Amino acid sequence: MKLSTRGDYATRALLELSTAEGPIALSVHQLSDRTGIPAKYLEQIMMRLRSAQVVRSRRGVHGGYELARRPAEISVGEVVRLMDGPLAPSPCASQSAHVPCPAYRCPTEAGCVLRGLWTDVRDAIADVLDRTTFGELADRQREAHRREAYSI
Amino acid sequence: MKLSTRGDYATRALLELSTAEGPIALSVHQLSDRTGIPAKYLEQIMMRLRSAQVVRSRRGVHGGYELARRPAEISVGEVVRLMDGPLAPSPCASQSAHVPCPAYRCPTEAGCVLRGLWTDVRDAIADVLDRTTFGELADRQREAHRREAYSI
DNA sequence: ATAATCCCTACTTAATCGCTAGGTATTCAC
DNA sequence: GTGAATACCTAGCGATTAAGTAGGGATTAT
Repeated sequence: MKLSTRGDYATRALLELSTAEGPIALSVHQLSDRTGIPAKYLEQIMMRLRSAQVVRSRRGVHGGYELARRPAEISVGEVVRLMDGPLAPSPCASQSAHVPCPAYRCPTEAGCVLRGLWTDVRDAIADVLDRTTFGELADRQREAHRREAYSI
Repeated sequence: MKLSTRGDYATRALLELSTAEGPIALSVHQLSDRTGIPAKYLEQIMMRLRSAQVVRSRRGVHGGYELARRPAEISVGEVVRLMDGPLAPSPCASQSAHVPCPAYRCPTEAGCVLRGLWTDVRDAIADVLDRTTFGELADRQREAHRREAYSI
């Protein structure tokens, strides 16, 4: 049930954008420096996020990427699905890309107990990821930094 | 967050064994016929399940595989981990195979908000899969068949 | 002896992952 | 208007993994 590095990197980069100050866009170079993600690879990831309208870009000398919406309006689930495809362990349990089981695998689609199980797993994952936004994560991170600063 | 076909096949085969009648072992050939799983591939999967002591085997003419424990004592989580590795999306969130994040990815291991999130996901998945046993699945399947028979 | 079975290892083919390379187009500063 | 910094785009590449296939050896009931 692994997350790819693409999914991992995308969430890291977006969290970075979510905690960045001011309206200035961050370049791939800057994002790469701050996160340690290989720049050219990150570039491709950012392009994908852009075509999904999660971020928007500005070209040229002071160009870069910024969030296309407020952090609270971008869920982790959306991003993970963009990078890694459906959350469900099996296509037959996917909401976003449902594929009915071939007959021999799931004799009765409705009564297939495995499908029911994978659906439960999908729902459990979606419950966490769709309800967590980058606004929430940014808040948690700021909170963690504050605690660290005061060394509580 | 896909399950491999190995994981899928293993659960199907074990469910078949869990609902099988009597103390007779089922051969790979029979299991393959009933589930549609390629026989030689299934053979390898059964060998893995055997070395993990989930099933046990008998060789020779009336040989085959049977569960090594009662269905209620085999959880889906155990089987999925055997076939697909840890349930956690990220190694840093795994219980069974924890790997600390390299410094640049998770500056403060404890306060890394992404690690916290992946841990929540892992827990959600484990909650479903570790609490569901093949005994439970077998019951659900019998129930479904019963309903079908009486066409409710 | 024979046939059915499990046991084991090796191979294969295709896809995917995790990048790297290298060009084009755009924008800003000077 | 030139140069540097950036985003945009496509191609390729090496390693790994997935999903099997192949084939032979060991064991057991008949």
